[in-house]
Formats: sequence, C-alpha cells, structure tokens
Amino acid sequence: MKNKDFTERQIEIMEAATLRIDKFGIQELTIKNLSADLNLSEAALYRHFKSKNEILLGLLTYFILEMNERIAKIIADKEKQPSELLKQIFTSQLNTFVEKPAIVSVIFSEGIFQFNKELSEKVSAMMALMQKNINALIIRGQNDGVYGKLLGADTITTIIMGSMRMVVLKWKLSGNKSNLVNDGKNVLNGLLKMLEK
Amino acid sequence: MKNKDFTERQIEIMEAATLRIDKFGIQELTIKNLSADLNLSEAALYRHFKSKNEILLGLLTYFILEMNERIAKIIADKEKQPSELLKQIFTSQLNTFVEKPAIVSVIFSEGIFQFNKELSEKVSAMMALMQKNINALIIRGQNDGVYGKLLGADTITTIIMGSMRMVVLKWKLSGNKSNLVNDGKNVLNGLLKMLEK
DNA sequence: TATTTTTGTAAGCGAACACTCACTTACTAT
DNA sequence: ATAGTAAGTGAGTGTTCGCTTACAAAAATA
Repeated sequence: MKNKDFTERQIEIMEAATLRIDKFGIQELTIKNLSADLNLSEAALYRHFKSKNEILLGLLTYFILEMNERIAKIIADKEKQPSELLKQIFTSQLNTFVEKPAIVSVIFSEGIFQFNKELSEKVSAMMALMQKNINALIIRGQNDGVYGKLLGADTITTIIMGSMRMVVLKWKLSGNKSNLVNDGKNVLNGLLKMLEK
Repeated sequence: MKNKDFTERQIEIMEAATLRIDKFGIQELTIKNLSADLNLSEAALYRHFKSKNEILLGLLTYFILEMNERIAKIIADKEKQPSELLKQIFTSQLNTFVEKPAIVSVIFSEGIFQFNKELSEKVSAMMALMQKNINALIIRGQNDGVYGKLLGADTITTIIMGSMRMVVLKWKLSGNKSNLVNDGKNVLNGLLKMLEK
C-alpha cells in the first residue's frame, strides 16, 4: 500500500502539509509556506501535485485507505462480541491519533471544507464509513440480545460517535496533554455498560 | 439589549454577514461580497466596523449575549428536575440554531479561528460555559439520586455534549434538511432514560 | 442660515494568493 | 556520446484580499 498510489516525494509533501495544518491551522497552509518547509521552490510542488487541492485530497485519501484497512482487519473476526470489536476499533483509532496527531486537525476541519465539493465529500465518506461499521455492530448486538432495544441503532451510533469525537476534541483543546486512549476507553466502557444492562 | 451595543446599520451588516455565511460558507464572506449584498461601497463598511474581524467578533458577541440570557433564564428555576432543565436548554439551543443556521457555521468552525486569538477564545469560552452548566446539573441529579453514579459527572457531560454536537454536525452535513430539534430530542431523551436507569 | 458630524463614494494601495513559464540540472537508458 | 526524462528553479502572471485616502453629499446641530 505504501508506494502504490503515491511517490516518496508526494508522501513527504503530504506529511509536511499535515504537520503545518496541525501546528498553524489550515489557512497557514499556502504553497509558499509549504515549499519553504520543504526547502523547495513553489514551482517544484507543482511537479508532484497539480494543485493545492490535490495535496489536501491526497492527504485525506491516504488516511482513509489506511483507516479502511485497519478497521476491516478488526471487524473481520466474526467470533468476537460487538462490544469487544467496538473497543478494538476505537482503541486502534485513538492510538493512530496519538501517533499522528496532525491528522486530527485535518479531519476536524470539515467545517472548512463544507463548500469545497471534493474535499467535503471525502470527509463525509470517511464519517459515513465509520458510522456504517458501528451501526452494523450495534444492530448485531441488539439482535443477539446483548444491547437493549430501548434506543434505535442509529441513535446509539450517534451517541457513540459523538462522544468519541468529543473526547478527541477535548484532547486537542488540552494541547494533546490529556490521555486520549484512556479517556476514550473510559467513555466507551461507560456507554457500553449502560447499553448492555 | 437590542440596541445597547450596536447601531442599526451595524446590525444590518451583521445580519447580511450571517446570511452570507449560511448560504456560501465563511470563506465567501469578503468585504467586497458583503458590501455588494448591502448595496454599499466597500469603504462604507469601514464607517461601521473598524475591520472585518470586528464584524465576526460582533456576531459572536451578539450571539453569546443572547445565549447567556436564554440559558440563565432556564436554569434559574430551582424547582425543576435536572432532566427537565437539560431538555429545555437543548431544545432552546437547537431552536436557535434552526432560526439562525449561520451561527452554527461560525461556532462549529473553531479550526478556522485557530489563528485568531480573539475569535477562538470567544468560541472556547462559549463551550466552557455550556459544559459548566451541564456538569452542575448532572452533579445535582446524582446527589438527588436521579442519576446513577456508575459514570462520573465529567464523563456524562462529555457524552451529552458530544452527542448533541454530533446531531448538529449531521444536520449541517445534511444541508439543514434533517429535523434538528426532533433528532436532538430523541438522542437526549434516550441518554437521560439510560442515565435515570 | 451656518457649521459640524455622519455617512457615503471612487480610486487605488501593498500584500498575498495559486499557479505558469522558460529554462537548467542530474540521472538513466540506448 | 546522445537523447530522453524526472525534478528542480527564478521570475513572473493575473487576481483577490483587507483596508486607506481624498473628497462629497446629506443630516443633524447651532
């Protein structure tokens, strides 16, 4: 997967872009700044991406590919209970965030992309995928009688995803000081306890 | 409150800005566009606000003032149960969003203001206030024995705020097509049912 | 009526933006 | 050695941005 879709230089550029967004915000991602970060001329960037938009698009594509693989691997295990799988999915996701905190800034900027069709569609697609996976697990859990049917699966999915996003947001606002993985585990375990009862 | 801090022209300008953000996104809010909307010259705007930033700041200040009053009025009723108050707070909040959808774009884009100290502080302060109010109600409910102590008050607050934010985000991504107030009520009622156990 | 204040405008400023172009260098395959 | 290609650069392009200036009309005040 590593070099199938992107050249080494492209990956270098995307990583520099991610870092810059994380540090200074997305409006500080300009071709001028980015090329300076890489010690390249502005024109050089256009040898590797045909536009600035393509850089952002590549960034998201790259992360989504990796995320897909990671999550697909987890839910492939049909033996495991939904709760166990949910815990694994979010542990995996939060660990990825801790390892690459910059990507969080990009994912959480969907508001900025709202009016850019291509970009907003990427972000939406990623959220939809996550939602689909979680929803399927909740339904499975409800059919198996592990979770109550007091709340609809969609509502439960909204609650879980919203809660986890809020944990990530708080982590970000704390300057990545809080313990993201632990806090996430606590919230998810609490939610599952309530659901399972 | 209405005309204490802003002139009529200033309110006209802020409302035009609100409308524009709602329709085309915050990056389409330029002095050129805004003045065209108002059939004014660009320079004329600077007779009423000293900078574009001041317009956004005014917008937020205006909303926060209104929100403070609205929520203070609700939680002033010490007779009511925490759950009842929470329902009222969020119903009030979501209704305001439906009436003035543009403010959501501003509030939910803390990423955009990351570079601007004044604006990001305004947004953060607003979130902190909301959090404080909800947390206090949860603690009261736990002490009264209405809510279980299985989960800590902070965790519950995170879950509630995260879930409600997710409902708003989904509404935004749906192009304001989904029924925000209903969806919000469903999620909150579900959560409270689980908490009240 | 005379004067001051408020509210407006046309024109344009410097800076920043994404992006292009003509050209050079380094490496590879023939 | 020669030709082709990938990867780089300096010097721009046109456009847009927020904002300022010099001046004028209108409105309020004296």
